[in-house]
Amino acid sequence: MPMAPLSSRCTKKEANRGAWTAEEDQKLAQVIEIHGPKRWKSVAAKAGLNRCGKSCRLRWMNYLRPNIKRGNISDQEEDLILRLHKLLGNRWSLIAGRLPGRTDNEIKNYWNSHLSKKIKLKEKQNRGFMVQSEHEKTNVKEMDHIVDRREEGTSTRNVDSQGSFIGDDLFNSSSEGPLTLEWMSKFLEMDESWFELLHDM
DNA sequence: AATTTGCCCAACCGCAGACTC
DNA sequence: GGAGTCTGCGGTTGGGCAAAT
Repeated sequence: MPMAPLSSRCTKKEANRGAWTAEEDQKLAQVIEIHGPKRWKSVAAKAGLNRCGKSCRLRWMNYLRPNIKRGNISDQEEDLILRLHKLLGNRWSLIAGRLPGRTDNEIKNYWNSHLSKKIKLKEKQNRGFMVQSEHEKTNVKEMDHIVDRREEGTSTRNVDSQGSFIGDDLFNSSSEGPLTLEWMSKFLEMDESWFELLHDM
């Protein structure tokens, strides 16, 4: 196995690991307030933290950043996560970009601990009850095919496919203003017309 | 009361693209 | 253009806690 680039590992000897202390948080926040959330290696050094830059970035992004929403995921948010995941697959950062105040890590954790189980359960139930006409079956197959094509594009980054088009262009939070949960929910209600549209392409 | 089990979530790891020199 | 470094992402791990035994 090839060695990872130096920057991807916290190689500093005796670097602090594990949970952050309140004091470390404070130091990090102070430095970021002055210098901004960039050049994480130097942020770590300036803050006098015995942490690698990567660790500082993660702490900032997932915990210290302003406007982080803490606490339970609402039903509306959950519904949005489900819909977005259906469209985007495991592209947590894109999904998080549409949920104000939520982090990719939080959504990923929520998905893994709650929603993936819910979905498996639902699938099991559906398998028991679903009796479809041939016509309906064909439609489902077609939909699956389209979703697969999207997800192929989402499984690797920077793939020039429809999936990537949808994920990167339509859901790129950096290229748009903030959207409300209501707006996203309404947008996603257009799922079916989306599928039809894509299928015709 | 002590131990085991299962869950949640913060943090770490490795990879890949972007950036810099 | 290429090597080295930085940044961001998704997958995974492990510590802490509560519930169950």
